[in-house]
Amino acid sequence: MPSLTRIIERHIQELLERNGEESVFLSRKDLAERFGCVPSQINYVIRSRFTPERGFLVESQRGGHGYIRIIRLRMKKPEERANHIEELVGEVISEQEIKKLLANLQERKILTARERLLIEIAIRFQEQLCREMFDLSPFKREALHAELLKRLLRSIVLL
Amino acid sequence: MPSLTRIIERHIQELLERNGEESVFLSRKDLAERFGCVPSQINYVIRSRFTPERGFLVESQRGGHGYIRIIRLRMKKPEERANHIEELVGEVISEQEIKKLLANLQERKILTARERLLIEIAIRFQEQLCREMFDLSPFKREALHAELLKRLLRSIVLL
DNA sequence: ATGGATTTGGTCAGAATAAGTCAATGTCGC
DNA sequence: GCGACATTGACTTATTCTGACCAAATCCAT
Repeated sequence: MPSLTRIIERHIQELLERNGEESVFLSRKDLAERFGCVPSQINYVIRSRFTPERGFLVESQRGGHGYIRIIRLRMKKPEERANHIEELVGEVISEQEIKKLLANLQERKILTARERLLIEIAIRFQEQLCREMFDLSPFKREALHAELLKRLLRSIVLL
Repeated sequence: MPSLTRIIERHIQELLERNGEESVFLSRKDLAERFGCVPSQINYVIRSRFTPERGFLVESQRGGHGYIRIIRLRMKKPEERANHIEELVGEVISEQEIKKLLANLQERKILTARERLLIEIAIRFQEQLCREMFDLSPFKREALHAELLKRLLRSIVLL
């Protein structure tokens, strides 16, 4: 059974999907009522799902006629996507973060499942090598992962 | 008598088989209860059986409504399988040979251009690492290339 | 025009839940 | 008895959901 958060997330995504809108206006209060939850749950959904990392911007306004607006960013130029990925990966990245990042990129159709699999294997192999053969510190390993991951993603995102 | 790990592995595979599902959602807690073991046993089963090298992707989430999702990747066209990866690659392989092999696989539509690029970059990065950071002999480097290449190709080509 | 009432949304911390890690230990085939 | 594979449990980390309290925009009576 999916979590409430998941359900609300999907609902918002459907609204965005509809007509390929680039943004939606939501009422926190109404949403909370509709899904039978406390209003701050909506903030949680937004904070955890509609982040800049996932390609969204959020605006809001309080008071009468208040709203929450969710904007989906479209990165059309390959160079933009490459920079975006550069930021996402950073200088150092844990395997947990890598897995989440790859799942997310697949969700966004930036990667296919097969490409994701290849990347996971390449990273795992490097991890094994650096740990067992060269006895590198966790920090160095994570730095090398970040470097490899950036090169891999950059190359195919630019294609 | 088969080990518990095998039994649980079979169970998960059956769930995947059912209706040819591409993925299953599991509850670690429930599985452990059902098979009368400690929850971390499930992690062991997954770590040892449902690896990317065997064509599986695993996603998971902790906390409330947590889950473990196992995704099985499959080739669309079984006739396009490239067997004999072992012989093609061998124990040692030069970058020249790798390039030729990959070009050939792409020609035969077994790899996409993007997948080929990923593999080339992974190999090149490893080459650089082994040469500049660890000063490995050419022979050792070629042996590691062969190992990485086999893992990558086996997973994606033999699904 | 103004200021209090009303209407919204924001923040934060805590409880409950569930998965991950790791190292110690056990088991089985050779 | 050794080595690989399997099992266990103590400890760690992450996610969801809620509610009390805060902040801002608008409304409206004067």
